[in-house]
Amino acid sequence: MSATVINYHGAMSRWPSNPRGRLQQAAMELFTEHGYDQTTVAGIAERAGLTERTFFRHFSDKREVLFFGGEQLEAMMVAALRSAPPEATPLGAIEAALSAVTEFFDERHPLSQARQVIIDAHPELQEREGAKMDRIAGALTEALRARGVPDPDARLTADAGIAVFRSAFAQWVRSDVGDMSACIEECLATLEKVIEQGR
Amino acid sequence: MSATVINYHGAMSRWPSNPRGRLQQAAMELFTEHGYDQTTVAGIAERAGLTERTFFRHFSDKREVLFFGGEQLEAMMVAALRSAPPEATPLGAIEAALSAVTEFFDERHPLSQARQVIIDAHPELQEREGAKMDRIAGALTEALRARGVPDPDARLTADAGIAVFRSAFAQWVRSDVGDMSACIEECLATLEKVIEQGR
DNA sequence: GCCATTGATGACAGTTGCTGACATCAATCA
DNA sequence: TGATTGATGTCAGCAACTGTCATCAATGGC
Repeated sequence: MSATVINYHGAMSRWPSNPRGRLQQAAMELFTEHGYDQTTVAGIAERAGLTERTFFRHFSDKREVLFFGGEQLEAMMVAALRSAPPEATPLGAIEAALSAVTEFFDERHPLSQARQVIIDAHPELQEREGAKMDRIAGALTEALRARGVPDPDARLTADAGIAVFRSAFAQWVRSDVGDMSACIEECLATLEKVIEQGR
Repeated sequence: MSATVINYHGAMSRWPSNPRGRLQQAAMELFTEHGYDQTTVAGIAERAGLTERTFFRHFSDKREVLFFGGEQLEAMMVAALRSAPPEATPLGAIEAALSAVTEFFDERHPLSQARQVIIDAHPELQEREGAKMDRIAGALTEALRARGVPDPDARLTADAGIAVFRSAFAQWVRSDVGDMSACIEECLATLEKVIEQGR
Protein backbone atom coordinates (compact mmCIF):
# COMPACT_ATOMS: atom_id res chain seq x y z
CA MET A 1 0.00 0.00 0.00
CA SER A 2 2.92 2.32 0.52
CA ALA A 3 3.44 4.59 -2.46
CA THR A 4 7.19 4.98 -2.03
CA VAL A 5 8.72 4.63 -5.48
CA ILE A 6 11.90 5.30 -7.37
CA ASN A 7 11.19 7.66 -10.23
CA TYR A 8 13.25 8.08 -13.35
CA HIS A 9 15.42 10.72 -11.74
CA GLY A 10 16.47 8.33 -9.06
CA ALA A 11 14.73 10.38 -6.40
CA MET A 12 12.69 8.65 -3.73
CA SER A 13 9.52 10.12 -2.32
CA ARG A 14 6.32 9.20 -0.57
CA TRP A 15 4.41 9.85 -3.76
CA PRO A 16 5.74 9.32 -7.24
CA SER A 17 7.78 12.35 -8.24
CA ASN A 18 5.68 15.17 -6.71
CA PRO A 19 8.11 17.92 -7.69
CA ARG A 20 6.01 20.71 -6.25
CA GLY A 21 5.95 19.14 -2.83
CA ARG A 22 9.68 18.49 -2.96
CA LEU A 23 10.31 22.13 -3.81
CA GLN A 24 8.09 23.30 -0.97
CA GLN A 25 9.82 21.00 1.46
CA ALA A 26 13.27 22.05 0.33
CA ALA A 27 12.31 25.71 0.54
CA MET A 28 10.95 25.41 4.08
CA GLU A 29 14.12 23.66 5.18
CA LEU A 30 16.48 26.17 3.61
CA PHE A 31 14.47 29.20 4.73
CA THR A 32 14.52 27.86 8.28
CA GLU A 33 18.20 26.92 8.21
CA HIS A 34 19.70 29.93 6.46
CA GLY A 35 16.95 32.52 6.20
CA TYR A 36 14.86 33.68 3.26
CA ASP A 37 17.33 36.18 1.81
CA GLN A 38 20.29 33.84 2.01
CA THR A 39 18.40 31.13 0.16
CA THR A 40 18.50 31.20 -3.64
CA VAL A 41 15.94 29.63 -5.93
CA ALA A 42 18.78 27.68 -7.52
CA GLY A 43 19.60 26.30 -4.06
CA ILE A 44 16.01 25.23 -3.45
CA ALA A 45 15.82 23.54 -6.82
CA GLU A 46 19.11 21.76 -6.27
CA ARG A 47 17.99 20.33 -2.92
CA ALA A 48 14.78 19.14 -4.57
CA GLY A 49 16.78 17.52 -7.37
CA LEU A 50 15.38 19.91 -9.96
CA THR A 51 16.48 22.99 -11.84
CA GLU A 52 15.77 26.65 -11.23
CA ARG A 53 13.72 26.82 -14.41
CA THR A 54 11.45 24.08 -13.14
CA PHE A 55 10.93 25.94 -9.88
CA PHE A 56 9.46 28.84 -11.82
CA ARG A 57 7.22 26.49 -13.73
CA HIS A 58 5.60 25.46 -10.45
CA PHE A 59 5.65 28.79 -8.60
CA SER A 60 5.22 32.19 -10.15
CA ASP A 61 7.95 33.63 -7.97
CA LYS A 62 10.23 32.87 -5.04
CA ARG A 63 7.71 33.91 -2.40
CA GLU A 64 4.94 31.82 -3.81
CA VAL A 65 6.55 28.56 -2.70
CA LEU A 66 5.47 29.49 0.84
CA PHE A 67 1.93 30.42 -0.08
CA PHE A 68 0.89 27.75 -2.51
CA GLY A 69 -2.31 26.20 -1.22
CA GLY A 70 -3.99 29.48 -0.43
CA GLU A 71 -6.38 28.82 -3.28
CA GLN A 72 -7.56 25.76 -1.40
CA LEU A 73 -8.34 27.88 1.64
CA GLU A 74 -10.19 30.37 -0.47
CA ALA A 75 -12.22 27.61 -2.10
CA MET A 76 -13.19 26.14 1.28
CA MET A 77 -14.39 29.48 2.58
CA VAL A 78 -16.32 30.37 -0.55
CA ALA A 79 -17.97 26.95 -0.58
CA ALA A 80 -19.04 27.31 3.03
CA LEU A 81 -20.40 30.77 2.37
CA ARG A 82 -22.37 29.49 -0.60
CA SER A 83 -23.91 26.68 1.38
CA ALA A 84 -24.96 28.91 4.25
CA PRO A 85 -28.77 29.15 4.59
CA PRO A 86 -30.25 31.83 2.33
CA GLU A 87 -31.82 33.60 5.30
CA ALA A 88 -28.49 34.01 7.04
CA THR A 89 -27.31 37.59 7.57
CA PRO A 90 -24.13 38.73 5.77
CA LEU A 91 -22.16 38.50 8.98
CA GLY A 92 -23.64 35.10 9.72
CA ALA A 93 -22.60 33.84 6.31
CA ILE A 94 -19.09 35.17 6.85
CA GLU A 95 -18.94 33.44 10.20
CA ALA A 96 -19.80 30.19 8.45
CA ALA A 97 -16.96 30.76 6.02
CA LEU A 98 -14.48 31.32 8.83
CA SER A 99 -15.68 28.34 10.81
CA ALA A 100 -15.24 26.12 7.80
CA VAL A 101 -11.45 26.35 7.92
CA THR A 102 -10.72 26.05 11.63
CA GLU A 103 -10.26 22.30 11.42
CA PHE A 104 -7.91 22.68 8.48
CA PHE A 105 -5.68 24.92 10.59
CA ASP A 106 -5.88 22.90 13.78
CA GLU A 107 -4.48 19.95 11.85
CA ARG A 108 -1.47 22.00 10.74
CA HIS A 109 -0.50 23.90 13.84
CA PRO A 110 3.25 23.14 13.97
CA LEU A 111 3.71 23.71 10.26
CA SER A 112 1.86 27.02 10.51
CA GLN A 113 4.11 28.10 13.35
CA ALA A 114 7.29 27.32 11.42
CA ARG A 115 5.92 29.14 8.40
CA GLN A 116 4.97 32.16 10.47
CA VAL A 117 8.45 32.49 11.92
CA ILE A 118 9.80 32.83 8.39
CA ILE A 119 7.10 35.25 7.29
CA ASP A 120 7.41 37.45 10.38
CA ALA A 121 11.08 38.02 9.59
CA HIS A 122 10.56 39.26 6.02
CA PRO A 123 8.43 42.22 4.96
CA GLU A 124 8.16 40.97 1.39
CA LEU A 125 6.58 37.78 2.68
CA GLN A 126 4.17 39.71 4.87
CA GLU A 127 3.26 41.66 1.78
CA ARG A 128 2.40 38.49 -0.06
CA GLU A 129 0.43 37.15 2.87
CA GLY A 130 -1.61 40.34 2.91
CA ALA A 131 -2.21 39.99 -0.80
CA LYS A 132 -3.53 36.46 -0.28
CA MET A 133 -5.89 37.71 2.39
CA ASP A 134 -7.06 40.47 0.07
CA ARG A 135 -7.70 37.90 -2.58
CA ILE A 136 -9.84 35.86 -0.23
CA ALA A 137 -11.67 39.00 0.87
CA GLY A 138 -12.43 39.69 -2.78
CA ALA A 139 -13.75 36.19 -3.32
CA LEU A 140 -15.94 36.41 -0.23
CA THR A 141 -17.20 39.79 -1.38
CA GLU A 142 -18.20 38.30 -4.69
CA ALA A 143 -19.92 35.38 -2.97
CA LEU A 144 -21.87 37.76 -0.76
CA ARG A 145 -22.95 39.75 -3.80
CA ALA A 146 -24.16 36.52 -5.34
CA ARG A 147 -26.37 36.15 -2.25
CA GLY A 148 -27.90 39.52 -2.98
CA VAL A 149 -25.85 41.63 -0.57
CA PRO A 150 -25.34 45.06 -2.17
CA ASP A 151 -22.20 47.21 -2.21
CA PRO A 152 -20.49 48.51 -0.17
CA ASP A 153 -22.08 46.15 2.36
CA ALA A 154 -20.58 43.05 0.77
CA ARG A 155 -17.03 44.36 0.68
CA LEU A 156 -17.17 45.76 4.20
CA THR A 157 -18.56 42.57 5.66
CA ALA A 158 -15.96 40.47 3.89
CA ASP A 159 -13.14 42.78 4.99
CA ALA A 160 -14.40 42.73 8.55
CA GLY A 161 -14.47 38.95 8.40
CA ILE A 162 -10.91 38.83 7.14
CA ALA A 163 -9.86 41.20 9.91
CA VAL A 164 -11.39 38.79 12.39
CA PHE A 165 -9.60 35.92 10.70
CA ARG A 166 -6.23 37.67 10.87
CA SER A 167 -6.56 38.55 14.51
CA ALA A 168 -7.77 35.07 15.32
CA PHE A 169 -4.96 33.48 13.33
CA ALA A 170 -2.33 35.63 15.06
CA GLN A 171 -3.69 34.55 18.42
CA TRP A 172 -3.98 30.90 17.43
CA VAL A 173 -0.53 30.61 15.91
CA ARG A 174 1.07 32.07 19.03
CA SER A 175 -0.76 29.71 21.33
CA ASP A 176 0.15 26.11 22.04
CA VAL A 177 -3.29 24.62 22.38
CA GLY A 178 -4.40 25.44 18.87
CA ASP A 179 -8.14 25.81 19.03
CA MET A 180 -8.79 28.04 16.07
CA SER A 181 -12.57 28.14 16.38
CA ALA A 182 -12.34 29.56 19.88
CA CYS A 183 -10.07 32.31 18.60
CA ILE A 184 -12.50 33.11 15.80
CA GLU A 185 -15.41 33.28 18.20
CA GLU A 186 -13.53 35.55 20.58
CA CYS A 187 -12.37 37.93 17.88
CA LEU A 188 -15.76 38.08 16.25
CA ALA A 189 -17.36 38.90 19.59
CA THR A 190 -14.72 41.55 20.17
CA LEU A 191 -15.41 43.15 16.81
CA GLU A 192 -19.12 43.26 17.57
CA LYS A 193 -18.36 44.80 20.92
CA VAL A 194 -16.15 47.63 19.64
CA ILE A 195 -18.61 48.50 16.89
CA GLU A 196 -21.71 48.40 19.09
CA GLN A 197 -19.87 50.47 21.66
CA GLY A 198 -20.34 53.27 19.12
CA ARG A 199 -18.21 56.23 18.07
CA MET B 1 9.83 84.90 -5.73
CA SER B 2 9.76 82.09 -8.29
CA ALA B 3 12.15 79.32 -7.36
CA THR B 4 12.92 78.22 -10.90
CA VAL B 5 16.64 77.70 -11.13
CA ILE B 6 19.26 76.08 -13.28
CA ASN B 7 21.15 73.56 -11.23
CA TYR B 8 24.64 72.29 -11.93
CA HIS B 9 23.30 69.48 -14.08
CA GLY B 10 21.65 71.93 -16.42
CA ALA B 11 18.19 70.73 -15.42
CA MET B 12 15.43 73.24 -14.80
CA SER B 13 12.75 72.74 -12.19
CA ARG B 14 10.28 74.56 -10.03
CA TRP B 15 12.45 73.88 -7.01
CA PRO B 16 16.20 73.58 -7.07
CA SER B 17 17.12 70.04 -8.10
CA ASN B 18 14.40 68.01 -6.28
CA PRO B 19 15.55 64.70 -7.72
CA ARG B 20 12.95 62.66 -5.89
CA GLY B 21 10.11 64.67 -7.35
CA ARG B 22 11.59 64.46 -10.82
CA LEU B 23 11.84 60.70 -10.54
CA GLN B 24 8.23 60.42 -9.36
CA GLN B 25 7.04 62.61 -12.21
CA ALA B 26 9.04 60.68 -14.79
CA ALA B 27 7.75 57.39 -13.41
CA MET B 28 4.11 58.47 -13.52
CA GLU B 29 4.53 59.61 -17.11
CA LEU B 30 6.25 56.47 -18.29
CA PHE B 31 3.91 54.12 -16.41
CA THR B 32 0.95 55.91 -17.97
CA GLU B 33 2.44 56.02 -21.47
CA HIS B 34 3.92 52.52 -21.73
CA GLY B 35 2.69 50.59 -18.70
CA TYR B 36 4.45 49.52 -15.56
CA ASP B 37 6.12 46.38 -16.89
CA GLN B 38 7.41 48.02 -20.02
CA THR B 39 9.04 50.79 -18.03
CA THR B 40 12.55 50.17 -16.73
CA VAL B 41 14.12 51.91 -13.78
CA ALA B 42 16.93 52.98 -16.09
CA GLY B 43 14.33 54.62 -18.32
CA ILE B 44 12.77 56.50 -15.41
CA ALA B 45 16.14 57.72 -14.25
CA GLU B 46 17.09 58.80 -17.75
CA ARG B 47 13.96 60.88 -18.18
CA ALA B 48 14.65 62.49 -14.81
CA GLY B 49 18.21 63.25 -15.85
CA LEU B 50 19.65 60.90 -13.25
CA THR B 51 21.10 57.41 -13.10
CA GLU B 52 19.54 54.13 -12.13
CA ARG B 53 21.73 53.95 -9.04
CA THR B 54 20.39 57.27 -7.83
CA PHE B 55 16.83 56.04 -8.28
CA PHE B 56 17.53 53.29 -5.78
CA ARG B 57 19.03 55.79 -3.37
CA HIS B 58 15.68 57.58 -3.24
CA PHE B 59 13.31 54.61 -3.47
CA SER B 60 13.87 51.19 -1.97
CA ASP B 61 12.49 49.51 -5.08
CA LYS B 62 10.72 50.17 -8.35
CA ARG B 63 7.22 50.06 -6.86
CA GLU B 64 8.02 52.49 -4.11
CA VAL B 65 8.21 55.45 -6.49
CA LEU B 66 4.41 55.28 -6.68
CA PHE B 67 3.87 54.99 -2.93
CA PHE B 68 6.31 57.46 -1.49
CA GLY B 69 4.36 59.82 0.74
CA GLY B 70 2.41 57.11 2.49
CA GLU B 71 4.35 57.84 5.64
CA GLN B 72 2.86 61.30 5.58
CA LEU B 73 -0.64 59.86 5.48
CA GLU B 74 0.16 57.51 8.32
CA ALA B 75 1.53 60.39 10.39
CA MET B 76 -1.58 62.50 9.84
CA MET B 77 -3.87 59.69 10.93
CA VAL B 78 -1.84 58.80 13.98
CA ALA B 79 -1.64 62.45 15.02
CA ALA B 80 -5.41 62.83 14.71
CA LEU B 81 -5.99 59.68 16.70
CA ARG B 82 -3.65 60.90 19.41
CA SER B 83 -5.40 64.23 19.70
CA ALA B 84 -8.86 62.70 19.93
CA PRO B 85 -10.49 63.31 23.32
CA PRO B 86 -9.50 60.70 25.91
CA GLU B 87 -13.12 59.77 26.52
CA ALA B 88 -13.68 58.92 22.86
CA THR B 89 -14.53 55.31 22.10
CA PRO B 90 -12.04 53.27 20.02
CA LEU B 91 -14.29 53.54 16.99
CA GLY B 92 -14.74 57.25 17.59
CA ALA B 93 -10.99 57.75 17.70
CA ILE B 94 -10.58 55.80 14.47
CA GLU B 95 -13.24 57.92 12.85
CA ALA B 96 -11.25 61.01 13.81
CA ALA B 97 -8.16 59.51 12.19
CA LEU B 98 -10.05 58.84 8.96
CA SER B 99 -11.65 62.27 8.90
CA ALA B 100 -8.25 63.88 9.28
CA VAL B 101 -7.13 62.88 5.80
CA THR B 102 -10.23 63.55 3.71
CA GLU B 103 -9.08 67.06 2.81
CA PHE B 104 -5.68 65.75 1.80
CA PHE B 105 -7.33 63.42 -0.69
CA ASP B 106 -9.91 65.87 -1.99
CA GLU B 107 -7.05 68.15 -2.99
CA ARG B 108 -5.46 65.38 -5.06
CA HIS B 109 -8.38 63.78 -6.81
CA PRO B 110 -7.09 63.74 -10.42
CA LEU B 111 -3.64 62.56 -9.39
CA SER B 112 -5.18 59.80 -7.29
CA GLN B 113 -7.26 58.68 -10.24
CA ALA B 114 -4.26 58.48 -12.57
CA ARG B 115 -2.32 56.57 -9.94
CA GLN B 116 -5.18 54.16 -9.38
CA VAL B 117 -5.40 53.31 -13.06
CA ILE B 118 -1.79 52.18 -12.94
CA ILE B 119 -2.17 50.27 -9.69
CA ASP B 120 -5.36 48.52 -10.80
CA ALA B 121 -3.53 47.07 -13.78
CA HIS B 122 -0.69 45.47 -11.80
CA PRO B 123 -1.04 42.92 -9.03
CA GLU B 124 2.40 43.67 -7.65
CA LEU B 125 1.37 47.28 -7.14
CA GLN B 126 -1.86 46.24 -5.46
CA GLU B 127 0.25 44.11 -3.19
CA ARG B 128 2.32 47.10 -2.20
CA GLU B 129 -0.76 49.22 -1.67
CA GLY B 130 -2.15 46.59 0.66
CA ALA B 131 1.12 46.52 2.54
CA LYS B 132 0.95 50.27 3.02
CA MET B 133 -2.56 49.94 4.40
CA ASP B 134 -1.42 47.18 6.72
CA ARG B 135 1.33 49.42 7.93
CA ILE B 136 -1.12 52.18 8.72
CA ALA B 137 -3.39 49.69 10.45
CA GLY B 138 -0.44 48.65 12.59
CA ALA B 139 0.34 52.24 13.50
CA LEU B 140 -3.29 52.92 14.40
CA THR B 141 -3.38 49.74 16.47
CA GLU B 142 -0.35 50.92 18.39
CA ALA B 143 -1.89 54.35 18.91
CA LEU B 144 -5.08 52.78 20.22
CA ARG B 145 -3.08 50.64 22.62
CA ALA B 146 -1.40 53.80 23.84
CA ARG B 147 -4.87 55.08 24.68
CA GLY B 148 -5.45 52.03 26.83
CA VAL B 149 -7.41 49.92 24.36
CA PRO B 150 -6.50 46.25 24.98
CA ASP B 151 -5.87 43.50 22.44
CA PRO B 152 -7.43 42.19 20.28
CA ASP B 153 -9.80 45.18 20.48
CA ALA B 154 -7.18 47.62 19.24
CA ARG B 155 -6.17 45.59 16.21
CA LEU B 156 -9.74 44.78 15.23
CA THR B 157 -10.88 48.38 15.51
CA ALA B 158 -7.93 49.60 13.48
CA ASP B 159 -8.46 46.93 10.83
CA ALA B 160 -12.15 47.75 10.65
CA GLY B 161 -11.25 51.39 10.22
CA ILE B 162 -8.85 50.59 7.40
CA ALA B 163 -11.54 48.47 5.76
CA VAL B 164 -13.83 51.48 5.89
CA PHE B 165 -11.09 53.63 4.46
CA ARG B 166 -10.46 51.26 1.58
CA SER B 167 -14.11 51.00 0.64
CA ALA B 168 -14.52 54.75 0.95
CA PHE B 169 -11.42 55.38 -1.14
CA ALA B 170 -12.57 53.02 -3.86
CA GLN B 171 -15.90 54.82 -4.02
CA TRP B 172 -14.30 58.27 -3.91
CA VAL B 173 -11.70 57.59 -6.57
CA ARG B 174 -14.32 56.29 -8.98
CA SER B 175 -16.56 59.29 -8.48
CA ASP B 176 -16.13 62.66 -10.11
CA VAL B 177 -17.31 64.88 -7.30
CA GLY B 178 -14.60 63.87 -4.87
CA ASP B 179 -16.12 64.30 -1.43
CA MET B 180 -14.09 61.86 0.59
CA SER B 181 -15.65 62.60 3.96
CA ALA B 182 -19.10 61.71 2.65
CA CYS B 183 -17.73 58.36 1.43
CA ILE B 184 -16.14 57.72 4.81
CA GLU B 185 -19.37 58.50 6.62
CA GLU B 186 -21.41 56.27 4.35
CA CYS B 187 -19.03 53.32 4.63
CA LEU B 188 -18.71 53.66 8.37
CA ALA B 189 -22.49 53.68 8.72
CA THR B 190 -22.68 50.64 6.46
CA LEU B 191 -20.17 48.76 8.58
CA GLU B 192 -22.15 49.54 11.72
CA LYS B 193 -25.30 48.36 9.99
CA VAL B 194 -23.97 44.99 8.85
CA ILE B 195 -22.46 44.27 12.25
CA GLU B 196 -25.48 45.33 14.27
CA GLN B 197 -27.67 43.34 11.95
CA GLY B 198 -26.12 40.36 13.72
CA ARG B 199 -25.07 36.89 12.62
C1' DG C 1 4.87 -4.08 -30.56
C1' DC C 2 5.46 0.48 -32.97
C1' DC C 3 5.02 5.22 -33.52
C1' DA C 4 3.03 9.96 -32.92
C1' DT C 5 1.67 12.91 -29.38
C1' DT C 6 1.75 15.06 -25.00
C1' DG C 7 3.53 16.87 -20.73
C1' DA C 8 7.19 17.73 -17.75
C1' DT C 9 11.89 18.83 -17.42
C1' DG C 10 16.75 20.36 -18.70
C1' DA C 11 19.83 23.56 -20.90
C1' DC C 12 21.05 28.05 -22.04
C1' DA C 13 20.99 32.79 -23.12
C1' DG C 14 19.25 37.15 -21.96
C1' DT C 15 16.88 41.09 -19.38
C1' DT C 16 16.08 43.58 -15.33
C1' DG C 17 15.87 44.70 -10.47
C1' DC C 18 18.89 45.67 -6.98
C1' DT C 19 23.52 46.15 -4.17
C1' DG C 20 28.35 47.20 -2.87
C1' DA C 21 32.40 49.82 -3.53
C1' DC C 22 34.80 53.62 -4.94
C1' DA C 23 35.37 58.12 -7.40
C1' DT C 24 33.72 62.80 -8.24
C1' DC C 25 32.08 67.30 -7.38
C1' DA C 26 29.54 71.17 -5.33
C1' DA C 27 28.48 73.22 -1.05
C1' DT C 28 29.82 74.19 3.51
C1' DC C 29 32.57 75.42 7.21
C1' DA C 30 36.58 75.78 10.33
C1' DT D 1 42.31 77.97 1.87
C1' DG D 2 41.74 73.38 2.82
C1' DA D 3 39.06 69.61 5.05
C1' DT D 4 34.57 67.69 5.33
C1' DT D 5 30.08 66.34 3.99
C1' DG D 6 26.29 64.93 1.08
C1' DA D 7 24.55 63.73 -3.22
C1' DT D 8 25.61 61.73 -7.47
C1' DG D 9 28.11 58.96 -11.18
C1' DT D 10 30.50 54.75 -12.54
C1' DC D 11 31.19 50.06 -12.66
C1' DA D 12 31.08 45.29 -11.45
C1' DG D 13 28.23 41.70 -10.01
C1' DC D 14 24.42 38.71 -8.09
C1' DA D 15 19.99 36.82 -8.22
C1' DA D 16 15.22 36.84 -9.82
C1' DC D 17 12.72 35.83 -13.70
C1' DT D 18 11.63 34.75 -18.92
C1' DG D 19 11.79 32.89 -23.72
C1' DT D 20 13.18 29.19 -26.52
C1' DC D 21 14.40 24.89 -27.90
C1' DA D 22 15.90 20.09 -26.96
C1' DT D 23 15.07 15.85 -24.40
C1' DC D 24 12.70 12.06 -22.61
C1' DA D 25 9.20 9.26 -20.25
C1' DA D 26 4.47 8.12 -20.54
C1' DT D 27 0.36 7.52 -23.18
C1' DG D 28 -2.73 5.95 -26.62
C1' DG D 29 -4.14 4.61 -31.23
C1' DC D 30 -2.86 1.42 -34.79
